[in-house]
Amino acid sequence: MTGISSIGEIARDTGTSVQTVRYYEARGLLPKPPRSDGGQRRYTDDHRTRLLFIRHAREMGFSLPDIAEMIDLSSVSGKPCEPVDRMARCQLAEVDRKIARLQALRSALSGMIERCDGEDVSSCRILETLGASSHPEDK
Amino acid sequence: MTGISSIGEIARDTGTSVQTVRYYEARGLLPKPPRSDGGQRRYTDDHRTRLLFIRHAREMGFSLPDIAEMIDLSSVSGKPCEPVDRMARCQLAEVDRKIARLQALRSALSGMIERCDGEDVSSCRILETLGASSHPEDK
DNA sequence: CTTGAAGCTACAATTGCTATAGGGATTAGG
DNA sequence: CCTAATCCCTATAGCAATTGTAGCTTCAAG
Repeated sequence: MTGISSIGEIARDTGTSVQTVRYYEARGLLPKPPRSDGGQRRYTDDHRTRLLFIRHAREMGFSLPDIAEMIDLSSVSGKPCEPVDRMARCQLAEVDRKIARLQALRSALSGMIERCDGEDVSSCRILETLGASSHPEDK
Repeated sequence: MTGISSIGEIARDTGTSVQTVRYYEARGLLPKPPRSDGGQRRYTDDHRTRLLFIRHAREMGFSLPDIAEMIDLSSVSGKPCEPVDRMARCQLAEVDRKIARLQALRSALSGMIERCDGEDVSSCRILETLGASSHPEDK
């Protein structure tokens, strides 16, 4: 198994779309693979490994520039992984901020919904809350 | 206070950028305001009210098309607010999904970080985790 | 009347893809 | 060997919701 594969195969194997694989190549995240006589991309296991790395990092929410930097850092061994650690912590902090914002949002939303009595729009608490400090009734 | 204001003024008042105000107008969310002799936009309190509504709804995470629909629904009174309620519940469910995804992400990230000993990249647990099922040491 | 801030339009860039058009390559079957 | 189905190719445009740019005009204060 594995070995040489077409773009459709590594895409399927890694849960990526074909266009996205080409997009990563264009962005310089995935090295340009050799081509068949007819000009089609032929991928090796190294490419698959790299692509999996990218996908996992994307699932962790890292941006493509961050991923590029991690790949770059990891390519020369012997360097300290402190920059990688810093990026991961930064990402964690970002995730924490997003969670906090969403939780505040969630409670505001559910409060709004609870107060809505389902009558008509002129008395809708949701619309009223969104309008805040102003009266929706004047046009 | 309030009354007639320039685009910069309502932008400042509502925590919006000037470009964004013009963008909402182009998208049809904000009605076209009258212009000064020189062609500059002159806003009334009605515009401010509308713009605040849009900003609050955006803070709640509603999309611009959703907001357009809510404005549309609320403009004719006497209609039931059930569609608004449905949109809000849908948005709440979406927020819940996002929170769940971010919490899973958070624990994966912090697990990764905890295992990292800060040595060099060749032994970095973060890079290893992202690479998963493959060995980063071969180039 | 001059100056500097603010406004105008139109268009490009952002992020990470996805979709489309208009072709060529590959492969399995007959 | 021929054909049909499926894949692949490049190039380009689109998405959401802004933000940024360039080059010009208008406004308000002194």
